[in-house]
Amino acid sequence: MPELPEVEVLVRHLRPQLLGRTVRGIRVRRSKVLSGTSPRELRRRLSGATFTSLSRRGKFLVFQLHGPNLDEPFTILGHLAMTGRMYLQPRKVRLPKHAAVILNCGSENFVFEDTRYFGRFTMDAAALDKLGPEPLEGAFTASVLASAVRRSGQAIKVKLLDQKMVAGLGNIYASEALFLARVSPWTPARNLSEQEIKRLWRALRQVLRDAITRGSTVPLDYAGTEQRDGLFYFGSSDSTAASYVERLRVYDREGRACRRCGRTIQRMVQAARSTFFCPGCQPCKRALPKEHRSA
DNA sequence: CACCATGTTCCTTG
DNA sequence: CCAAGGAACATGGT
Repeated sequence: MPELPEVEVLVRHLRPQLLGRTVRGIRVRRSKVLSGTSPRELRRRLSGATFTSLSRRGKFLVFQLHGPNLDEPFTILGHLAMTGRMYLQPRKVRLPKHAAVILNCGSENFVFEDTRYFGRFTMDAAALDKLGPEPLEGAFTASVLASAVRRSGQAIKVKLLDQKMVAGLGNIYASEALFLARVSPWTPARNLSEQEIKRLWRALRQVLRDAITRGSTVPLDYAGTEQRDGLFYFGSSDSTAASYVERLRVYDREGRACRRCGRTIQRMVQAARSTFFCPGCQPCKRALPKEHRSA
């Protein structure tokens, strides 16, 4: 489910429910989702601890807590990877099949479930130091993007997935942003013109902001395991999800007509990941004017 | 059975 | 050290 916008929407949704709550018990059903910590350490730190803040950095959820005596504040990071979800549900509601970690928060359980178990809970806050700038913050200017881009010959699509370059983009919004910016996914990063960098900078921010706005208008209902929130399932069949899909301009639209120019959207593979693009709107500007030989 | 999947990390090869 | 490509992780959908 998660790229930056989805994590942002989730954080805003969870924050008021979680702050001030105290953890009364913890169950780790799949210790593989813990990294840099053990079930025992997690239990020791979390038992009796209270949530004091929740924020987002890149695709990480940043939970701050403090122990029972207002002492030793500490941080836990959550990452949802491909299929992770986090929500509160009444304790009497049955836990989902792939619940990985459950925090007893009194009348409710805070559930971290992940069908593929690629997601993580970690106590190693240093993971955040490896991230590049937050694309929606003021410090991320077009010239910051320009200098990041100049140092690489990698295809720009691949570079956008590099969390050290900009934090929070994933496979969907990387394709979407390049389409909006009318930049070919194959352009070597350092070959982007000033204009293209500027367009890409604006497109990145627009695409992410848009998705957050749209996401936050969708009612989230995590109350029961059988109920879906309808927000992050662009491939599913319910109408909420369908309307979400329609917002995507190129992602998962192979073979369909470009909404802008009518050409057929293409899918190709870069770095073992699908890239979607419109050959009309994002032409590959390869060779500069080849000299014509007069012979 | 085949292939695909919103992410990250590790490994090899050059 | 960097870049590129691939596999791995584990499960489910089509």
